[in-house]
Amino acid sequence: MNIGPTRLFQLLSDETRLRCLLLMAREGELCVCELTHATGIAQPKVSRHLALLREAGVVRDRREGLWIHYCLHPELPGWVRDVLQGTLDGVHHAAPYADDLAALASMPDRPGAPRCA
Amino acid sequence: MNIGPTRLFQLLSDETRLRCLLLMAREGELCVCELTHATGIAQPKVSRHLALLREAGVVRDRREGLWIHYCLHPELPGWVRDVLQGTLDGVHHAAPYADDLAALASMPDRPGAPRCA
DNA sequence: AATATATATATGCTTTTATGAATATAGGCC
DNA sequence: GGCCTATATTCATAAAAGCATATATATATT
Repeated sequence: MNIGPTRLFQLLSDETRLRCLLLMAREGELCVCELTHATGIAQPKVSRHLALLREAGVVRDRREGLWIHYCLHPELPGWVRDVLQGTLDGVHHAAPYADDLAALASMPDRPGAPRCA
Repeated sequence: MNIGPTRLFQLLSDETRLRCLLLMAREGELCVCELTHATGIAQPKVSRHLALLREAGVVRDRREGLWIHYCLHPELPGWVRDVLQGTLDGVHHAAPYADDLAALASMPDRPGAPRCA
């Protein structure tokens, strides 16, 4: 997990990726269908951006039957978590992040409960 | 100072800009010649990147005779300062950020003392 | 048991758009 | 006039969007 700060910020500079990451920072583990539902972004687009985050070591995936659950990587450096949490604190009341959280909360038939390390 | 998170992270994703910002986060006000000396980056490049930060409202400039001093904008939202401080805490011991701080400390004939709001 | 089908997720491919480096040039202050 | 700083132009590179399609696992069918 030796991600440098500029690379991290580059990944955070895309709205699709940031929305997904802030959802994970708040909720723990989320599957692709939850992320697409919460954001309203097309599934291939979400999947592609999650792959970038996975390749950089920012998130980790776990398969469970049909679903693939993503969460912030357990070995993420502390300062990276601090940056994400600080960002969440600063923008969770603003669009589109607030709407994403609301849409996720009201999603019917969500798959298995979060249980990320 | 209504900068959005993705725009902020886009600005932080360039190493020239991040190095200058972390120096300012640590030292307060710095003029262009101090930033070029500390980083060893060509002056036109530093200047262009500072202009981007100024246009986005992330830094503020103040002219004093020959020198133009830059500092983090006084009205920057709290969470933005938190992100910068958290990043500084996380990387100030690593290259090239540690070297920038050292080079600045050992710079001879530095202009006027920092005094940013 | 083998096959078809549905659901969830990932990946190629192409076009467009954005980003950064380098260099040259212009302006402000002593 | 001479230094320090800012801006403009050009060029090369890289990243994002969108669409179609491929893979993988589970469930239903005969």
